[in-house]
Amino acid sequence: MASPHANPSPRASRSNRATTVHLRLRKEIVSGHYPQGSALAEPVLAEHFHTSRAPVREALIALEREGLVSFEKTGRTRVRTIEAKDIREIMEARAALESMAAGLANRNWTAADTALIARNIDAQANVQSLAELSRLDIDLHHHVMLRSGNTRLLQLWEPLRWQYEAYLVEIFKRQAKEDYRPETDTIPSHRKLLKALSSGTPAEATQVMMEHVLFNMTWAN
Amino acid sequence: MASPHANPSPRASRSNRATTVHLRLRKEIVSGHYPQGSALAEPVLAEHFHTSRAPVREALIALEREGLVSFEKTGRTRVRTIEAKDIREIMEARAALESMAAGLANRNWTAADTALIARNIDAQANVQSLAELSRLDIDLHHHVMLRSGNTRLLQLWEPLRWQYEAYLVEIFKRQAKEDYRPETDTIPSHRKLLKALSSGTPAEATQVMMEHVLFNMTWAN
DNA sequence: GGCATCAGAAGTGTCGACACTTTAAACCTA
DNA sequence: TAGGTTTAAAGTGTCGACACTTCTGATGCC
Repeated sequence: MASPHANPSPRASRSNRATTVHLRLRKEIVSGHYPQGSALAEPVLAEHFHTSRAPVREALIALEREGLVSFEKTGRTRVRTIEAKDIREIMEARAALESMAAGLANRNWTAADTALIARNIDAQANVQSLAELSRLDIDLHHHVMLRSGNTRLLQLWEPLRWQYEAYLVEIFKRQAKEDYRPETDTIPSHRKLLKALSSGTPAEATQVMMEHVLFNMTWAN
Repeated sequence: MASPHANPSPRASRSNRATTVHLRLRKEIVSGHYPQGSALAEPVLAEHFHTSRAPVREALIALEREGLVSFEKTGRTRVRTIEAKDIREIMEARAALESMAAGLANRNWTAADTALIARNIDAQANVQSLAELSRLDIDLHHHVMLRSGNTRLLQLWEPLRWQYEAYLVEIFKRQAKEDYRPETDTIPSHRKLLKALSSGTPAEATQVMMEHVLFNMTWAN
């Protein structure tokens, strides 16, 4: 920490420390480290991350736009609470973006993609917890967004992903319902999706993804 | 300007000056005041807005997330260039969000909405320029996003709106093609959309909106 | 003239400081 | 003891400063 104004050296696209704080704080929030609605004070976070308030402020702005944190009229920052009614919004928005992405990904789909997703679905059968299952699920959906080839779809989708993850962690904490049955529903649904992506028409992929996400909404709720 | 650290007084949700700079700078960028790709230096902007660099920095972060500005590896900020290939992405994302929103708005639709949009379409017939026509067009689509009742759809849509507007202003500047024929295409298409929103099924509204936006993509391109 | 070199100007990343606001706690007072 | 009031602590918004990096254009060399 040498001199007070030391070491801005390795210049990465817009602020090193702010990005670090952003990613680390996001991980902490999504993983449920801070209870929903708890206050996030800049000086406290600054000390926690061994930095000054400036990078913390930048990180908070980014997190606010990701929907993980909200600013009050007084300027205070709190971890955003995500309730059942928010999940409806999130899943509708996911359905919109992901169904479009599925149609686009269908055109770019290769055998390598099929193999990757097939492995993912196989892993879902051997899963030990709901948390592990949802991680695989999100990975799968993330891959479809990537393969759509539309960077804006992916960018818009990302905040929804974090909000969804934060919500899942929350309900897993509240009700440790480990009565998961991946084989009864999730896995067949994903197999159907993979088939539409790999060997269906774009319109079919779109349709299957739309139904898949909207069905998950009723489940998550 | 009294003392150096004066007047943070009327506290609005997270920084007054930063919000002001954000909105004003966005307007300037969207209206084509800064050429695409031109550099935005924090000290220069700070002087322009009679403030220090801190609020300017916050505004730039927000604009980056809106896709109007981009940060280089060196930390420099430039007005983002939006080319034809970006428009494909933007319109696909718009189609995804707006078609979903149309289906939802259909359920909430009232006679007041119909009257408002009908007036908008009538105004399109008496328009004097392409710029005026696109303003009405964006207003119309914005209203559908609002009436979807899904705040996240609206939030995700907003950046696309600004990017689209910036693109339109740019091509209007390049080619002053005032050979617009609203009656031949835009207006009938909007009337069909209104009918689906007001008296069709949600699925129909979704479908009509999807086709409407994707058709506009080929036109804008 | 064309091209490398190298000062100086301009710009970014981060820090600590301070005015003012909001929150929390201590302290009365009935 | 409950409720209001005052006071201290904590927090936010903004500023200017400074180390370091990147850009720019003037200079010198071939």
